[in-house]
Amino acid sequence: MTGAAKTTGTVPVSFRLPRLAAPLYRVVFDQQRTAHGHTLAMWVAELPDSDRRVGVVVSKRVIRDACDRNRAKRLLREAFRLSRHRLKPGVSVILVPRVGIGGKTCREVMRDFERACRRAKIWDKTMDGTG
RNA sequence: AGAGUAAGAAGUGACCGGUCGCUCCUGAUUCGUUUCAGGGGAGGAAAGUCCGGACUCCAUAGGGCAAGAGGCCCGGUUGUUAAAGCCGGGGGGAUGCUGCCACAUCGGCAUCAGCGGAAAGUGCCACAGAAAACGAACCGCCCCGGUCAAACGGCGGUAAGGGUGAAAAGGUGGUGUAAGAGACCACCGGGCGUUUCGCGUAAGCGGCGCCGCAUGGCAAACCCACUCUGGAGCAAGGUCAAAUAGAGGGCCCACGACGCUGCCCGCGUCUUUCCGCUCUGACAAGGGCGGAUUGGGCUCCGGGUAGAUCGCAGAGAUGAAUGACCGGAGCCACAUAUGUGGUGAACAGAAUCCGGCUUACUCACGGCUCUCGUU
RNA sequence: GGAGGGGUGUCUGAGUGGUUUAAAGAACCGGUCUUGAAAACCGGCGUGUCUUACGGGCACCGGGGGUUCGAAUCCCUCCCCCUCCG
Repeated sequence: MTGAAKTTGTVPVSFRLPRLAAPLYRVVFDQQRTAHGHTLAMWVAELPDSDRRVGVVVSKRVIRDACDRNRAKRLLREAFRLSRHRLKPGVSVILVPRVGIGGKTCREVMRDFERACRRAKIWDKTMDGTG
């Protein structure tokens, strides 16, 4: 638990959350490399000219209320921000929340995101020892 | 201090500090969209879109019709051309309970509202009932005719009684009568008038006078009178403005003609020129029709699409910003000097802005009731 | 964000104040016909609740409230669905 807090501190101050450009969404979806957790679904692709970018898609059909949609979107962004340094360089992901994200905390979403990344084999295991 | 209730009254607020992160603004800084510093950053409902306004464009001399909306009076508030809404007070009603033996009705209490007009007109009032509205006769009662007596009959009288209905033509008592009836009388109720009767700012109430007083309900049916309203909406609208196509102006090249020359090249000028058919005509020349050539490049102008930007804000985007973690107040539960655990909220997330209404809903303060203690 | 239209049995759907018998069709069930089926014809057929049952009563037209003697219908409010506007 405290270890997670330390690794958070190692994120560079200049870190910024980049976003995927519009045509890249279709490129990533067409590759069909997916990984599912209880709270999210993830599309993975390795794109040139971009390093570890994220896109978040929240459908009104999955989450009805606008407030819960905002909550889910922010949780996925935060989970990605705090875990970005553990991803393999060069990959980009699109995150889509699932119904199970309702009522979950940030830690639970982060753990679920990590499991999905390991399954997609984009998790950098060389830093496991620090956790 | 404790407990509880209720209107889900009206009202106020949505805790503080630190670290990381996001968005916008300002000022420095940087090759830069980088970096640094400072500052702003969801709600009471942001919702539903039920009303109104600001604002924008369109329309518009003036007036009327149509259509839509509103509803007692006074004051205040937000807002305003004016209304609506909300708050307080008042008036007159409706419904329920209750009191008077009962009825019309009246008194008391509680609740409610969307409170102009039903003799301006039209329409409707199913079923039942004789009758549901330019004042009604089914039964009954009375009278007359008829008969021994009945039955029966009357373009007869009668609204007291029965019966129907949501609603039946003022109520009670008496006089009166063939029987009855506001036909007449007393009381109650009602209608009309009261510009100069009194009280009240007013709605209205009381008094007085007149009327025996037939003329029901529905206007959230059409409607009448009064008051108000032009239409559409930020996806309104303004500005800038690719590419493609088209239109126009200018320039250059090519083509053609003419000239500088006898020819070519070159230069200059003009721009439609050339061919076929046909008409006028001796020819030249001119007119008409058809076809070919009017190819390429550059540039300008107009309109305006994609797009951008403004509109747009002391939050503010257009692939759409408010999050995470730690700690402390606060709250809850358990044992209880204190500690542990949980929670740190419910409803819910701005998209031009503001006000009202409606709906969803948590906690604290405030408000009400009860109990205990102290002064 | 703004503008407009709609909601009636299982389905499609009429009904614009009056026991509306909540029409009609489809679907479903039963019967006639057929060796059997289809088609045709005849009859039945919404849900909930009360009632021992048969028979029947009451309520329900998206939810709630109001106007009226009486509401699917008129009025207010909420919920849901659909269409259009760059």
